[in-house]
Amino acid sequence: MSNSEPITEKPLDFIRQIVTEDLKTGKHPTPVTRFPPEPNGFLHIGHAKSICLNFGIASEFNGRCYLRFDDTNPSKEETAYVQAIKEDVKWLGFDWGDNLFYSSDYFDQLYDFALDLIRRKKAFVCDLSADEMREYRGTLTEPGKESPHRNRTVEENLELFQGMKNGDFSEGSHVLRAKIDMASPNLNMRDPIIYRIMNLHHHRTGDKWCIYPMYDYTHCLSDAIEEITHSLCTLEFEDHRPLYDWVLDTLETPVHPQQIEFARLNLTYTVMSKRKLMQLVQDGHVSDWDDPRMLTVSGLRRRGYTPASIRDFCKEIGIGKKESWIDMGVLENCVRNDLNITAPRVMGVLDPLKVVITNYPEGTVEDIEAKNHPQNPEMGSRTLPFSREIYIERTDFMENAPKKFFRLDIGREVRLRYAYFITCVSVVKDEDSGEVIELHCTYDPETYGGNAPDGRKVKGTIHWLSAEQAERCEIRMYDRLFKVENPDADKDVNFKEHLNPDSLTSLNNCLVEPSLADAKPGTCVQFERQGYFCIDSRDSKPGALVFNRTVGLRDSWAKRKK
RNA sequence: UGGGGCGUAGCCAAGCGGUUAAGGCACCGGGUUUUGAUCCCGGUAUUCGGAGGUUCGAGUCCUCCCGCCCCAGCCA
Repeated sequence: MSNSEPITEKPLDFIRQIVTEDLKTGKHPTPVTRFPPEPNGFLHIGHAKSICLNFGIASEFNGRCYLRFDDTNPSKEETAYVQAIKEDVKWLGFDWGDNLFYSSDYFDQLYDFALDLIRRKKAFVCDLSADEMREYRGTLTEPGKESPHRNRTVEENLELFQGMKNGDFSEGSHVLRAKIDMASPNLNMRDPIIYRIMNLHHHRTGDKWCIYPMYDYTHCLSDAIEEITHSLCTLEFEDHRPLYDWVLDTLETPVHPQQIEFARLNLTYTVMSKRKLMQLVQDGHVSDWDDPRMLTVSGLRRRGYTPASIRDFCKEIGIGKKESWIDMGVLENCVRNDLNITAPRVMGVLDPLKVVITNYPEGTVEDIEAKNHPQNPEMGSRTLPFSREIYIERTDFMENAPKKFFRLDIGREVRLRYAYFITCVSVVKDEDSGEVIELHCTYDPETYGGNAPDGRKVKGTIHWLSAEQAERCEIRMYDRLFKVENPDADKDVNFKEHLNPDSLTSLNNCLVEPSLADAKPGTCVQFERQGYFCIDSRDSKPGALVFNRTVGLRDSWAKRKK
């Protein structure tokens, strides 16, 4: 096959194009990237996009990707978050090897660089208050004014900065500022603050410091110290790039990494910012950061999403500079695709309706063989008990059903998956409410295994569970957290006004097959004809199983009914 | 009214001056099916925010216009 077309691969995004070019021209022998979260909260699906990008590039181009905690603000950071973030990155399938770093690792070097900046007359200690600073900064359209302290001598600055470091001054009384240009149209260049006084305990450096460097100053230097080649961040940092470059151009550093910005992820029917996710937790709208409705990595994990499905999603949505809104359906599609291949099939009844098979012998239990995955024989089979009394899904019966309803009605015949054909003969109703409480059916013994020797066909195949042996359980059904695509769209309406009151429905009378009784938390299965479910890792216990519905199967019947 | 970005289908997204504008999701048909699932086949932009211009040739280059996003933390 000499003329065969190459297999079409996903085209390279603009960042990978830059990396490819830099490797080709020999600018770098190999790429070095980093994922730099601040340990002040849990990772969400937006972080996953960045993780897949940074670690993805490293592995695709034979480079390295470091995990760096950007911990320059002790007021918000905690060790617990560090641990959770490490777990999440690992769970997503990425490995930083020995390359675990903290911005706080560089506090000494950063301080020395600051001294250097002062000596080069490129930084000064400023005594302006926060309010004064704001006034002096100017506005978007008007230039700022220079600080009265801008022209202090090197010696004076050195002395004051050391005083800041030594704890001689109170919080807010002094800051160290870069001396750039108060008239710059880019506000970030108007003598930005690079060190502030904070009398706070740091989760790693303890009480060693009472001054802490700001992001803009720290990030570029950390990148340079680690000899990062491509420093990838989100679009809102575009305006910070001139400052990033200014610091590295002004100081002598081993390398000058290239900052490249890409669009952050927006998903419909959810919110993404840590601040808002935090509010949902604090106000009790969700149980915790790992509530299965949360788009946090831990929430997705608990919900039953697989690492592969999240990686696939990140690959699918691509990397660009356009602010985009990805439909939730794309994420859901990615789990379905993965779970369709990997999840064993089992029977689960969400809303049980009893069926008595009147011509089936009492006291008999027979074994029915069921495939664990019809498309993959290697996954083997299991045995299901079958008996006179079974449960089926309530929605699989309808009185006076329309012709297109392929399930049960009086006089209609369906197949019980892997078992027998049954025909509904009569209905038992509650005398007061009129509610259907039981079905009486007959079965055809000739149809064992699900085929009729006479060749007759049935339109519908339904799932079922033997009444005696079925395992009772709780199933939690989830819907999108918000009722509208973009809960943040309207500035006058708080996003919480758009919460979906029905985002969680707990079903307490569900049944699953006995084979699941000993399954481990986190186990993902497909309940045939229903969807994908996983055993909850927090609340499920032997004898009191709790399942989370990860996502439903596509349902063209439900769609038709609308 | 300053600066920095971005506009290709309902949602993403390829396209890098030269055949009929990739692909995915969604949607609509049809086939297979012991899951109304999966799978398979087919359909869906005479047109790239708009208007001019350059060119034999423009989604790609130029000009102007329009729309959207980000920036005035001692947060990251």
